[in-house]
Parts: sequence; structure tokens; C-alpha cells
Amino acid sequence: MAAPYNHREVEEKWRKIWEEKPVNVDDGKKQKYYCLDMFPYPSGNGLHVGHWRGYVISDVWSRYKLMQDYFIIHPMGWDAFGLPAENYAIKNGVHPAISTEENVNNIRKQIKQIAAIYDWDMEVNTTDPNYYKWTQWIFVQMFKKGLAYQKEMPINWCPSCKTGLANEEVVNGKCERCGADVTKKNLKQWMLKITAYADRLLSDLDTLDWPEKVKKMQTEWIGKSYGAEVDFAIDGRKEKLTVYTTRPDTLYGATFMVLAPEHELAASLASDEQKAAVEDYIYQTSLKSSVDRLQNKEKTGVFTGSYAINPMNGKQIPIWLSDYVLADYGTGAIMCVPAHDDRDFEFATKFDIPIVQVIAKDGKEIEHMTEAYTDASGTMINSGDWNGRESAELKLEAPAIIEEMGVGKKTVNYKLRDWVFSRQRYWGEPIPIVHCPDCGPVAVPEDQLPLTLPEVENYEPTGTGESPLAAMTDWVNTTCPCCGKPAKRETNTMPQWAGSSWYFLRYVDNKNDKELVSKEKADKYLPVDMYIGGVEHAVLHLLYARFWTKFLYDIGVVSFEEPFTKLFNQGMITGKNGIKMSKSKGNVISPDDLVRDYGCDSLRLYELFVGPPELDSEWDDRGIDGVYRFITKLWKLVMDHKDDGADQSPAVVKERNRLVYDITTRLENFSLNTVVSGFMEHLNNLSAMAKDKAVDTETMKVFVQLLAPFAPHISEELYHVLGNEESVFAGGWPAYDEKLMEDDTIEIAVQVNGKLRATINIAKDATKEAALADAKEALGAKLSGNVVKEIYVPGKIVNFVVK
RNA sequence: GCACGAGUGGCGGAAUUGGCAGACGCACCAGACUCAAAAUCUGGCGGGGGUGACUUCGUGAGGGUUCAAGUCCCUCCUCGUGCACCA
Repeated sequence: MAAPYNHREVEEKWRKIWEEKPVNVDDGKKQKYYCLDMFPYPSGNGLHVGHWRGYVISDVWSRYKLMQDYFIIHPMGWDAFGLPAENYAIKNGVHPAISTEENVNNIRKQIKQIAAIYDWDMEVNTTDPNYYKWTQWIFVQMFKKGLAYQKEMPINWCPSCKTGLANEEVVNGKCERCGADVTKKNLKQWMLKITAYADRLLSDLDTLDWPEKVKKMQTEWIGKSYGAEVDFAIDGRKEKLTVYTTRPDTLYGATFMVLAPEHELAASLASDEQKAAVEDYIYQTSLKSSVDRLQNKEKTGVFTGSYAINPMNGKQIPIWLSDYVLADYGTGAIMCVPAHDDRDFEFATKFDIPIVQVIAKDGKEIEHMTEAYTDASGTMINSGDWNGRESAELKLEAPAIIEEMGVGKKTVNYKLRDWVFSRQRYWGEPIPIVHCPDCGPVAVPEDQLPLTLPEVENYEPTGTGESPLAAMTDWVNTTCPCCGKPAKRETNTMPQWAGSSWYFLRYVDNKNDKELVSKEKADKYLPVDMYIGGVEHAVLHLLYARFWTKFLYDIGVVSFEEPFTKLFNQGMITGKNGIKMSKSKGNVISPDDLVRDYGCDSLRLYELFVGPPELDSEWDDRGIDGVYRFITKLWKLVMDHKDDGADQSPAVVKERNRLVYDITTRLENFSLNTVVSGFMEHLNNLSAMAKDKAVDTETMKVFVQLLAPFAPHISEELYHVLGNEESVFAGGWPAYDEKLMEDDTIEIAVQVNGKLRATINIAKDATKEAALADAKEALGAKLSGNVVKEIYVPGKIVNFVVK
């Protein structure tokens, strides 16, 4: 009897050997494959089994590609700027740099337990001045190109984090980070002009091998729409009102207009009678938080007392103010066609404004309209020259007609807003700008980067809209790099997303102090072939990283426009009842004990076995016994096996071929949970065969090779036990023969009226006559009554329909 | 409100895309080994009926298409995710 399986011994042994002699080596000839994990925030809580799963998935995929003879770029790093470290500093008085370093060391140790083939020479940390030097450098390039600019406007403000937020960071009116209700605050902010890239960010989605869900979310976030701007004259005034509409075909049905209360003409349009009401409405709206405005969908509004002229029919239409019109989309003013828009219908009904139908429904005018007819198909009515035309086609032509009439133009609009880029917090990259009273904002010269984050006594956010850095007068007061006169540093810092928008570039050249990445290395190793991480970054990180990459492409740093060719979103591992693992819920499961008790290989397999990798799974510790049994069973089979002389009978060859086929196709389909069950199934088969005679060495070798990406230690050990000298990862990926997959005879089901009554073994290409004869024989007396139909689908089924 | 997912044994989940529902595993039950337990091995394991070969019902609910439906179509329920007055 061979020694029982001792996971600690085997795993430690190979870990040492792999460290001395890495299995993933760039010989200059191999093709590269870049498999990237979304790098973690080094939290003080450490890793739980959910983080582990993502890293196991990416490592399995990397090792599979390694065995297919690619050179693998598989790096790991730290997204280490951000609020938790700063909050920890506020509470405990420990500098964020210190707590961050501790956390990084701790998590690195935990990640190393996964035994992934990470190249730790490539490690990056966004808080390292040698790293954020280049984050600042990119900002400076954007500033030079006019893509980073300052603007004073009401921005999203989190009263709990005491900082401004980007649109992407506001989820249902709440702060993405802490969940507090977001308010508006008027602040002068640094903005990045992501809208200049809206079209490219949209159209290039087509080139990506990403989950449709994520592409759709980005498409909707960018929110491109086609329509027209239309000018409405204001009765008795010089100014005109311009609106944006996607339905210029309904122009004749516009019976009123609504302006956002923030519109620049809102107050001045008020007639003497309406003045008090208008001013009150504008004031009341300004008090509302964005959550209030979102939640209360009951329409409110006030009539200004002024009228506009519908340019199509010259009719006077009243101008109203209402907070359902958004100030920062389109022109902040809309034409209202209550007959064909739900919101306008609701408003018109409430305030008793006329409703004019301009598109016929089922060829007729509706007698009593109870809801808007929003279908864009039908014949135009009540529309002057346009009567009788098809609305769908007119919708496309109308912008040109309006343009010809000189009352508007064709336009597109986006929901995407520019990126509010400054944060009134300490623990982030300082924005490398000096404000000079004479020269205005001036970039810190590139040879003076990095502009390091100074140490402060007090990290506490001020809440005034100023960063804690503002109190550091020594640091703030400087001279203008342009004219040399006294000037002040920008005291806001960059958002957490800055460092993560380009880190994948830095890995491959992380020690370069001349460039953020050399052209040579970027061309050789990038872009990322496979990117693995949670879906929570679908619009935030993934949109920002695409934007920055496109910018770096434009200024010639990289020669590709999209950073991540393929994306895989792994599901979340939750605690019992689908509750997200968190320290406060007390349901966090640490991988450390499981690794100790069952070994890395078992945990790796179990992480995959819990469920489909793309779906959320509830964690249940008990199941890991199953994969542990599988591993010890395999160990015993290989250790006890004595090859009785290379039995290569067709049955043996076929089983082996089937094994390779099953595992390879399931792996290619990313069906990693069924890969594991496939291994179990085949091991059960082999164990059953082993009772009669020894399993042949070749089959065992192939089994172990296939298992290697999933359970690397035991596979490597058994591969050597089976007499191989080199590493299992150098031995290539086993091939299968498609032709051998087809059996000459197969078992098919025999049904009567669709119910299973027998099975028969039959030649796979048997004729109908032969199949039916066999089937009848198998059924015997069970086939009684009047057979009205006989169905035979070769290779599938025989079915008799009986009356 | 709109859009997209999902719903299968006690549990996690399979099902080559319309062709033998429940692979694989957990838990559980019985047996072997043991003084005993653990570990291991063997067998069983959706519900009802039958000593039995068998039989019947069964994939959230109801209806439909088909020789055949977990899979396709219609209506509805539940859960999840995204968007949420974007004109």
C-alpha cells in the first residue's frame, strides 16, 4: 500500500520547486496571453472565499493557456487609494500608507495560498509615488489637450463621505460607497471630458467579446439618441426657446412647453401675475434633494404667464416650469406633446392643457384619450402638410425639414456627462496643478512629477468643499511654474478610479521611470486578452479604463484602442440565504482554515464546483468533503496502480478520448463546475475498471495533465509518479480525436406515446426498418393497440403512437 | 414603470439546445470492516401505488404547439439585476 495522501507535504514540495524553477517562462518565441484579474482593494478584512473564486478561475484559464504553449502575463497589484484606509486613519491615527502596507502584505500572503502563476515582479500599487507619477502624468496630458478642465456647477455631493461624486458613483440617488442620500452642492470642480469620447466608447463596444449585459449597460449609460433641436419664438420677446426632441414628427401636437426650473430664462418669463408663484416654485425645487426629485413622480409645475409660438402652425402655447424636466439634458426645455408622451399626458391632464392627437391609432382619432399613444407608427393627422404621411418615416425626415425651414437642426444627444474628477479627500493622488493669480491653472512640470502626497496631521474631511490638504499651508503655498510668482497648489485629490484606469498597462513595464510603459513592451504584451472580475464595475471602472486607453492611443502611448478584448464576469459567493459576505454581518468565510485542513487543490476544485462561475452561489463548507474524497481517491488509484502491460484496446482508447473531449469542451465553454463533475465521473469509471485490471498508464497520465490547471500540486506530483521528468505544465494539452467520439452502436430510447418503455442497442446509422423491428421486439407485449404512427430519429429515439 | 436574467429532489446543481429529467456532489438511510467510533468500502435515496417484474404523477402556476417540451409560444406569480421623468 502506498502512503496516504498528505496535502501539506505535496503542496509545500511543489511550491518550493516552482519557485526555484518557474513553469511560465518567456522564451521570446511563444505567443503571449494576457489574463488579468481586477486588482483588489487591500482591505483590512482580508480575503474571503468569494475573492478566491475569481482568482482561481483566472488561474485555471491562465494555466490552460500555459499548457497550450503561450507565455502568460498574469499579474497582481493593489488598488490602494480610497476611503476605507482614510477612515481607518481618522479612527485610529495610523497613517493610511502604513495601514495600506500592512494590508497589502497580509493579502499578498493570502493570495499566494491560491498557488496562482502570478508574476510578482510585475506587482503595482496605485499609492506608490513611482506609480502615481504616471497617473498624474496622464492627467497633465489631458489638461494640455483641454480634456481636463475646471467648472463651477451643482455636483453630486455625498454628505457622509464629504466629497463630490461622479454621476457613475450615484446609484438610485445614493452614494455608491456608503449609501447616504446624495445632495447637490455648487463647487468648482475638475472635470474630465469623457463626453468627447462618447461616440467611440459606444461604437467600439461592437468589437469586444464581452457579456452582452455589460455592453448593454454601457450603451444605455452613454445613452445616445437622435433627434432635433427646434426653436420656438416667445410671444412678445426677442429671445427664443430651443428644445430638444426625438419626436419632431409630432411637432403639430405640441400644445405647451416646459422648462426646467433651473433654466436661465425661467424667472424672467414670469408675467407680473405669475411672478410670485414662479419664484416660489424655483425656490422650492432648489431645496429638493435628487432623491426627493426621483421618488416623487407626481407632476408639479407652474405656469409662467408667457407663451411660445409653435413654428409649424403659429399657435400660441403656454410655457410652464416643472421639475420633471432636467436642466442638464438637452437644452433644459422641452416641447410637450401630451397625446404621444406619457409624462406630458399626465401633466396636461393634471393642469387641464389641450391634447391634440397627431398620429392616428388604427387609422382613427381616439375619442376619449385615457393614456398617451406612444407608438411611433401610424398616419399623421391634425398636422397640416404632414397629414397622411407615415409617422415612422416622417420621424427620420422631420429634422431635415425643420432645418430647411430655419427653425431648428438635426442633433444627437447623450446621457453621458463629463466625469467629476476631484475629491475633497486626503487619500488620493494630488491633482498636479498650481493656481496662479496671473496665469490661471498651470500644470506641474512633468520633470517635477510625482507631486507627492504630503503627510498631514488631520485627515478628517472638512465638509466645506475643501480637501484636508488645504490646511497644509507649507505645501499649498508655492510659486507658479510659469511666471515664478507666489501661487497655490490645487488641494483636491483624484477619485479612486484614476489609478485603476490604466494599471493593466503598467504591469508589463512597472519599473520604467522614463515612460508609463515602453512602446515596445506595450506592443508585445498588450492588450489584455482575458479580463476577469465582478459585474459591479460594468460602467464605472470599465468605462473609465476604456476612456483612458483611447486617450493614450490618441497621444501615441499605446497602439490599441480597447484595453480588454474579452471579459468574464464571475458571480458572487454569498453567505447563507444569499446574504453578501461582510464583516458586519459576521458571515465571512476565510479560505485560510480550509486551505489548512483540505489543501489548496481541494479548495480550488471546490470553488469551481459550487456552481456555474458566472452565477452567484451560496457558500456551504460541507461540500468540500466531496472534492477532498475525489482527490484522495485519485491519489490512491495512481499510487496503487501497476500497469499490466499497456492495454490499448479500443475500449480503453475510447474512454481516454472521451475524457479529453469532455474536459476540453467544458473548459472551452467556461463551464468549470461541470469540468469538476466530469473529472469525478471519469474517475469513477476508471476506479470501476481498475477492479478487473490495472488502468493503463497513458490514461492516468492524460487524466493528471487535464487536472493540472485545476489542482496543480497533486497533478504535478502524480505526473512525476507516473514516470515523467518534466513539469506537467510543459507537457502540452492533450488532444482528442473527433472521429473516435462516434460509436458504431448506441443505446437509444424506445417510447410509446412519448413515454419511455424500453431501450435498445442499435447501429448508429441503422435503417428505419431495422430500428423499428428491434424496438418492437424489445417492447413485446407492451406494444398493443393500433399503431397509427412510427417515428424514428436516427441516433435519438423510436416512438410509437398508439390509439 | 421599462429592459434583461432566473425558478428543476432535503440541499448545491446536470441535461450534447426539442429526444431516456435529476449526471456529479453534499446530506441522509442500510450493510461491510471495528470491542467501539472515525475514516474507508458496498448498496439505496423525487412523490404516490404494488411482494414483484412494474405503474402513475412530477422541472413556479395555467393554457397552447408537437409523435415528443425543463427546453418553443401565450397569460400569470415569485425572486434577482440594471435603468429610472434623458423628452
